[in-house]
Amino acid sequence: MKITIQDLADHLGISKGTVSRALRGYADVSASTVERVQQAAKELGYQPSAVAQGIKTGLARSVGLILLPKSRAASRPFLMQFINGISTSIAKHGYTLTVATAQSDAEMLELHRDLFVQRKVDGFILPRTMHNDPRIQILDQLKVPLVLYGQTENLTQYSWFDINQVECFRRATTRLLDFGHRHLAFLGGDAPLFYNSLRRKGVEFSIREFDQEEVQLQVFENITTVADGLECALRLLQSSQPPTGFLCALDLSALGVIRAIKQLELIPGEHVSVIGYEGIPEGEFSEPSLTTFEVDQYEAGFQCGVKLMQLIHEKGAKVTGTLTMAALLERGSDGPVRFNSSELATFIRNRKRLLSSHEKLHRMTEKSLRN
Amino acid sequence: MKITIQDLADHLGISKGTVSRALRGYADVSASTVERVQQAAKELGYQPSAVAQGIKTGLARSVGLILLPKSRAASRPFLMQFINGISTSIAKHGYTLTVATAQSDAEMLELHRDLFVQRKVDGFILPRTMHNDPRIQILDQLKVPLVLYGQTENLTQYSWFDINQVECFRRATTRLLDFGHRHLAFLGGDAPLFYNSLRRKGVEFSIREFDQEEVQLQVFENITTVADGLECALRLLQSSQPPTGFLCALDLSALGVIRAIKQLELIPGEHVSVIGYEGIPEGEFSEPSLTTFEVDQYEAGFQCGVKLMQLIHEKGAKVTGTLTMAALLERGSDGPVRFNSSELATFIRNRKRLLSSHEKLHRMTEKSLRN
DNA sequence: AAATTATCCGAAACCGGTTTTGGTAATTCA
DNA sequence: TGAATTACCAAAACCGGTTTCGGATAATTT
Repeated sequence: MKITIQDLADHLGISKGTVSRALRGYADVSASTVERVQQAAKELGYQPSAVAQGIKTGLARSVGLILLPKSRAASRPFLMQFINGISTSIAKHGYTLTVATAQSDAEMLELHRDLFVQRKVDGFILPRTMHNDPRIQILDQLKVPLVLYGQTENLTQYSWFDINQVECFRRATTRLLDFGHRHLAFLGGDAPLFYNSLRRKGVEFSIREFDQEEVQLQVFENITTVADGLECALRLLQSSQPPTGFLCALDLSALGVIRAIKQLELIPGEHVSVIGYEGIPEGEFSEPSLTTFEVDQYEAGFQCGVKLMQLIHEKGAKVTGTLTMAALLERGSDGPVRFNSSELATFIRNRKRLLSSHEKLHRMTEKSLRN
Repeated sequence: MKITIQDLADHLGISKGTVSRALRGYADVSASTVERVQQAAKELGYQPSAVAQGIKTGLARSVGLILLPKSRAASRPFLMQFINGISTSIAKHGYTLTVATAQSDAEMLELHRDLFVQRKVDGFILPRTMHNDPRIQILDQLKVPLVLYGQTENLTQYSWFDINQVECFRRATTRLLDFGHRHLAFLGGDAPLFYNSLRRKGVEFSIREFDQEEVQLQVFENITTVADGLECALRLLQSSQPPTGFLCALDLSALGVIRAIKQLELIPGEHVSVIGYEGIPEGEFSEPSLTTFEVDQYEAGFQCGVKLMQLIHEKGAKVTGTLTMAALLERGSDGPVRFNSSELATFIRNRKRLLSSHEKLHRMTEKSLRN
């Protein structure tokens, strides 16, 4: 049933060594023989066993991507396109993607080591880089080729790809400042992850460029879900000095903020502005739609794959870092400031007081329409 | 650097065959030797190369999952948990998951064949089964172990796992009928996929059980996105005989229907009922939240993995099929009928006529509140 | 025409494991 | 006590490829 190189050699009446050399493109095989071998291989449907090849070459022709599904909320949206990008770029080299999931941080580290030691993968792509990422420390000892999706400390030693998130958040912040907002809140994401400090840095850069004295900034961390964003924004907006502009490290939390704004009967994009980051599909369907930075996750995966292939195949290949921009999607959740912070606070207080009468009026309207 | 079985044998002063037999648990190795070998393996950090093992055993210790990212909308939400489930169950057998992506149907078929012929995977999990699924036809010839996630024709020949979608949609439909709805619409998903006919069948079963004559059912297909659902529902609701209940094969289209209902200034769950299927996270945050069936994708992946491991490891293992239920999440998007179809049509027409005056009134309300 | 060089291919070693075979020493049985 | 097992392990074959080595033949050069 299964056809081996020996079968092919017997069929052609030549040695298996010659068949192998013909297929691998060695110079010491005549053109006519190469032709015959290729022809026969196609006819008989021969394809060398990757397993058998790997034993001599030492390569598994696979790259690893290990996920921690407990951090589901944050990794879900970006995953599919990222995987697609990796897979597409490494497929050109006959590589496949090995995806494994770990249930804990410790298991994740073990998995990285084991998968490489067992030669199931030739290298790793590490998404969601952390401060002093422990994965890097383990893999470094084993001299495993790796590419970071994201940045971290000692960046000159590794290949990496990332979006210029500092610049994205600098632009987002400057945009709100230009809109006239002076009371801002930054809702950060997972604190241990490196991206978080970068996004925050962008906000702070922008404010420093502008006029530090004039601007009020409140900073929060670990706001990673819609629920987190909702809760945080509700609290802030009902405080005595509510922010009029929200900069959210994650679209999910931005959607929560929008929800909070609406819950207080305010209009997102008019009374309060919100900008997110990532470009998840939900943002497009939110009301109003979410102003955010659209990250090309396919491209990110693709570039990570390319870099890893270089590291694995080109001996003496130098590590490289790449920084690209994400596109700002100017949608409906932000706009010129309408109230300053104090006015907004008053407005919200009055709103609340008048809520019952408003509802009464609304019900009357409803009734009159129905008849 | 890299330690092989020969290194370990030399270190212990025994033959590599004995080391291998000791680690594989053969009976003809003394307990003391087994102990010594295991101890030394742990100390030296020896782990056998999966590649080298594979050449003799013929197994790659990996299962394949090939995705078609162009069908992104439908496959995105379920993916992560599904992968996690597969990965977790096969990890018990030392297996990993090889994920590849194809850009076209043709490429997808090739990939299935090639990955198996090259022995990069020992079997496949096939999600999103189609009518007369071409993947099955190809893999069947090569006698590839495979497990379907979903059903198809000639089901006794393969192992498969699925949710009882017929029953889900029977229940959903009966629920709407019990609520008093008599004009229903079924918005089907991807027509070539097998699930679509199952979900439709469930709707039809329920109606037949009830009283065929009394119920009006409109059926549509290929409504797979929010935009599709929005457009379809807008059209239907503005027709002369609008459905008062929508049964949606996919949560995404159900979210679109909700959007359409709101766009017509109607209240989802009161004026018009909507039930979805799948349990995507967006449904929880929709306003109102979406009544739907929550599919446990982790469990689905886990069971598919278990079945595939059986097929690969237990010689003469019989194929098995498993059908489970999804839980109905009773949320806010459905409820007792308020208007029948004709009344609803009239109501929508009047709404539209009065919309301008309503808006005027609303603006007045706003203004009075602001002052 | 002889010597040299290219061309091409078969044979064999090798990769890192697994599995079979066979032999020796220690036990058990008659 | 001698024969038959049993327990244990070394050696070798094997898996399906790749790569090295060396030899035969053909083509070139001197």
